[in-house]
Amino acid sequence: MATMHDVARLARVSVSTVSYVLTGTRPISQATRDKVLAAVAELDYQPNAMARGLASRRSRILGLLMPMDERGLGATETAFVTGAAAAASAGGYHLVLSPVGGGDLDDLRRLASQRMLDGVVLMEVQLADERVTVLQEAGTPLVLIGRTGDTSTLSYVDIDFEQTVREAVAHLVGLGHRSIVYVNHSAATLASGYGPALRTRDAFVAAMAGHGLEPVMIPAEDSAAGGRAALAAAFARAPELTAVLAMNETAIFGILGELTGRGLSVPHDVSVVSMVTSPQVAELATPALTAMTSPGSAMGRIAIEALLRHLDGPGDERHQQLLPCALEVRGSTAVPRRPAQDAPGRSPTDGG
Amino acid sequence: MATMHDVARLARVSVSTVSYVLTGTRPISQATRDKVLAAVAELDYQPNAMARGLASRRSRILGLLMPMDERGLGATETAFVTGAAAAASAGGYHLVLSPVGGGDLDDLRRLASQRMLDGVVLMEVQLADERVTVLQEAGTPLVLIGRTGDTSTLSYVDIDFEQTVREAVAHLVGLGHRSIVYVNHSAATLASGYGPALRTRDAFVAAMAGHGLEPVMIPAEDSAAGGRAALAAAFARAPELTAVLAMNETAIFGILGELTGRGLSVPHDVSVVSMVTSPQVAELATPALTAMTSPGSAMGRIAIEALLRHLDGPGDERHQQLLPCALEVRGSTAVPRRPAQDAPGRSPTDGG
DNA sequence: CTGAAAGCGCTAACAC
DNA sequence: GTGTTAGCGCTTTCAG
Repeated sequence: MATMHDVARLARVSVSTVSYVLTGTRPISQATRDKVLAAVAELDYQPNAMARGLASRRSRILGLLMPMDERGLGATETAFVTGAAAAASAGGYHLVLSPVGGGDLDDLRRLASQRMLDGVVLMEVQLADERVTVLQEAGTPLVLIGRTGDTSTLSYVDIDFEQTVREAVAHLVGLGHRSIVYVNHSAATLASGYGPALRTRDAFVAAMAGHGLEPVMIPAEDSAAGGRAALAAAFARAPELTAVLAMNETAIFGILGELTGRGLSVPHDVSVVSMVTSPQVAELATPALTAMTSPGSAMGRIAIEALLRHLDGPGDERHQQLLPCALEVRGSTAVPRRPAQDAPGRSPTDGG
Repeated sequence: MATMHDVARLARVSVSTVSYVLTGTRPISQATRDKVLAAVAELDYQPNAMARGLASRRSRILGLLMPMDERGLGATETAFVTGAAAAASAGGYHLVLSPVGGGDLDDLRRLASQRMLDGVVLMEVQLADERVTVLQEAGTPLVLIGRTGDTSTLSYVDIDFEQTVREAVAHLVGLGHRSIVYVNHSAATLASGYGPALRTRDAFVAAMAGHGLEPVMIPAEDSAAGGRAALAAAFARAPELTAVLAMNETAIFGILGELTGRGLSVPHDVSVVSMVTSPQVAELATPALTAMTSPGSAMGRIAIEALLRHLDGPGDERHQQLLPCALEVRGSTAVPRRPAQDAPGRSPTDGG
């Protein structure tokens, strides 16, 4: 394994000159630059990451802290990771994915204190997230995916849940649906302060109110069984429902299963829209799901770019940005077959 | 940020003593050890990873190279990652997940040459995998998940596809199924030399032959549509089929959808077994799928432990191990309703 | 525009 | 059982 010394000797220059050519931190004449690069190529020289990191106090490693629960990483998160990795690579950084679960806060503290990470992107941020505290104490530059309760001081990228819900509701209302049920995450998740669940809940209430409609909301466990139970609850609460808006990517399969089990057809009896969903998952269902597609890879890229700006710049500027999901209409939404139920017996389709 | 120097001064010992206490590389009296540890605690000292790495020529970082394609990480892979991370952590190593796709071989070469990784676990190994070559050239210790074509020289952990298929077939045959169709990955995937697809194919032929049955095999694209198409093809080839064994976790939802679409009930008309599947995915379907559950977290742990042994030991010993998937019976398999078709009109259930 | 040399914070001989 | 010290391979002053 060639060192910088070898390169310097071969090029007949000093080690510092080699270093300056490689890092570009000071002007070098074209002639010596060529000599050095030729030597680098000849020896197939690769700078030693540890030595570079020690001397420069920069590891050129960025951490992406993602929750690795039993559920696995959905296509949405994967797109996110891919976008982030590409952006990091473009900036000359490595991106390491750290599967730190909720429990190992000490592990995170160690990682941060060991100066192994120049900066960190935090996924699945809770409204009150201890990881943020730990990292701030360690002085690690930070960008969030999602938002904590107090959004004022930190940089973040998040989904624009308000607009996303508004669009989804508008799509359904535009098709003629009047009784729309919102299936959220579980009550426990809501109670734990999971931002997306809370924000979409509020947004749904607001969006429905904007159309003069009654918002019906049902929590669901993150499982197919949870989805089935939620749908049963939904029919109990709103027998006339013609559309389901589901925030719960896991429960959606249970919802579809239960619908089929009741002899109801999707989309003709009941339309279904899945929130914050990747095309891959949407295509898994039969029929393919109309969904609000999350801006996965864009979010990853933007988060990393913001982080890199923090590392270079003075660090006092924050980057705060919201991105909406895009409506992609597939086979699970249609004009309701049953007449609108808010005025039973008098709906237009009833008179034809 | 305290350095080892600070600790040494506070404890009134030399830096090397601090180092030896921390690394345990040479005996230290209980008294000085206590002094040192007290100082470490008081200063909240954390060794600098870069400095340690440079001096010891060991980063204490292990890489887990996983393919990040559009599909995302299934629960199976996630379990794997979790098991690996736990094992690495237990050994005092960090585990970084590197989402190097198939394309960025240069990226991989750079990673390896920069001495940032002490060793690497490779997921989703192809029968001919260039990454193996690159890493071997860089002299990076290596453990594979899966096997290359030539299994002789490398350490690997893989699923015992032969036994897994045998068990799955035995389960179905035991229930009374005689016409079983195997839905594999796509023809393109098979042609590309994807080990699991090839090995399970051969194992299926062998297992069916062992029962005196005819193996019918259908390729399927990795999508719900692919699953639907495959099922249609299966009925065209074997109209009497009563069971489907599916290797394709993505297509399985299409298979179920098409079955339902044809008015066939699972499991009474057609039984379905999903191969190498996580409980989470199996529970997503309605009914929940009888599946061969992959030994995800065990494989991750075993792979890392083998890698750690390589790092410490002389390095000439290989670890080669196969783990079978476990049959978990859920709601998608049952005794066939239709009589066995290999002897039409003369089957036992027919005569009753 | 280039070189010499002093570290970065730690490990691991080498002394005693 | 403990201390001294020479590096690990690079970056970055400080000189010129």
